[in-house]
Amino acid sequence: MLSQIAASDDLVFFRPHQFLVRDNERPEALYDILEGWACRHRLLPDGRRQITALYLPGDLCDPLWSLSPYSHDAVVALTNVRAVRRPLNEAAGSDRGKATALRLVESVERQSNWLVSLGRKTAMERLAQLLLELFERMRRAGLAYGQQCALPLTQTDIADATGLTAVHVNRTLQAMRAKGVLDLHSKWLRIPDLSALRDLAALGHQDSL
Amino acid sequence: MLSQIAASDDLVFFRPHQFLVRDNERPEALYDILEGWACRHRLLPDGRRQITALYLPGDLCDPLWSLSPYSHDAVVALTNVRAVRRPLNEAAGSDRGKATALRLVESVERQSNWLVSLGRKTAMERLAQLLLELFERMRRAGLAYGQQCALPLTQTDIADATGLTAVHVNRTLQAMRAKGVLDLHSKWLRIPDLSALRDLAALGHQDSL
DNA sequence: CGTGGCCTTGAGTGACCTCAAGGTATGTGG
DNA sequence: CCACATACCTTGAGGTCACTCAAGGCCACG
Repeated sequence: MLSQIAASDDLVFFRPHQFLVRDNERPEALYDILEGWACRHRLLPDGRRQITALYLPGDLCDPLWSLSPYSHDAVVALTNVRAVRRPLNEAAGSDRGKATALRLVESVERQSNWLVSLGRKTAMERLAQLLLELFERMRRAGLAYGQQCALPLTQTDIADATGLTAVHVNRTLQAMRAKGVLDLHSKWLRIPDLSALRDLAALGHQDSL
Repeated sequence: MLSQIAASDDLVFFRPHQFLVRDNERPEALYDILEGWACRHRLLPDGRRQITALYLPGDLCDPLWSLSPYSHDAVVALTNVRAVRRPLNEAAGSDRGKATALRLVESVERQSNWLVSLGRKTAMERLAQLLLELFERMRRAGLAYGQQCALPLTQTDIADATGLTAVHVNRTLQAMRAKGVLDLHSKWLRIPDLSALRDLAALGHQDSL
């Protein structure tokens, strides 16, 4: 089929640390992530780094570009990434446009959750919330196995997403492991007690992740 | 004109602490803020509060509702608010729909800035960034006078927006006043040295606020 | 086998928090 | 015009969570 051929022509690959987009640039396309993880982040002049979004398999990078094809932040592959390029200008009324709008809503709501986390939660609550969110997303993508899933982030990445230092992430993860709510080891996440982890995350009124 | 009459029929008022929308509810309309300030926030079970957005005169509350008429967070008036109700379902292709899309992009980008602020900046940097952002927005709304503008937030509100405590906001504002970069007093903001304030905010690659 | 990335651990520090009291401003009712 | 209440701001003393700096261990990879 023609559309199949076109799709495979638009298949692209990225290596870890390779940019999907640099900061203050127009992205070339929307990327449908088929495999691998990427993140959007910003660097401060003195080297401090904040990750502002994570892209997992099944995610669209980035829904906002459908409204304004410009990125203030850089987007970088964290692992090997396989993706499909999609045109920036989708008809707003089309089925595809509507689907993109829904993804945009999701990603904005996730950003709000992160704001609450960074502004008002303790280190353990932030980690519980983040890992819970990522686990749920992996599950929805069909990539969780029971209470486990892959989690190919370094502790430094986790620190930059949660606004902590890598050292403190390390110690806090150990404490959570000692409590028996969570085990993150060599890029693999295990959640023995999901409801205990939910309690730890101090979710508030946030119904879904 | 008919449209004028319809517009004034849809004029609404809110008092301080009055809800424009409660959490996990469908808002009744989009609100075009004519006068006054409001905020979107979330409460954690133990009372911690994080403000996730501020709405100023000229702002639309909230652009995201045009894509999904549902609010996870509550929106509350901080002062007396005068606003115009606008229908939730705008045609995506219409001029008004396009304008709303642009406002949505702006508000999402501001959220990213806040993420960086909450995740990686010191108390003084966060305050510098927030007050700078609010000043620029007031200026764009035509509500700044030279280097001054109204700023009807309590120190507690500022604390809940920046992820600090009210006590620490108080002390940090005093320190900034002592440095001569900023003077916030009885709901009035004065910025003697704008470029010094910009430096303090550690903006990074963020070109606009 | 060396090298670089990542994880782990320890010791010391500091930015920000908590608790508590007092001060100031504004509005309300008598 | 005064008494009172309420909300907000200010200051002090003490505590703690998370940070910084530094060193060592464990890989995977060339």
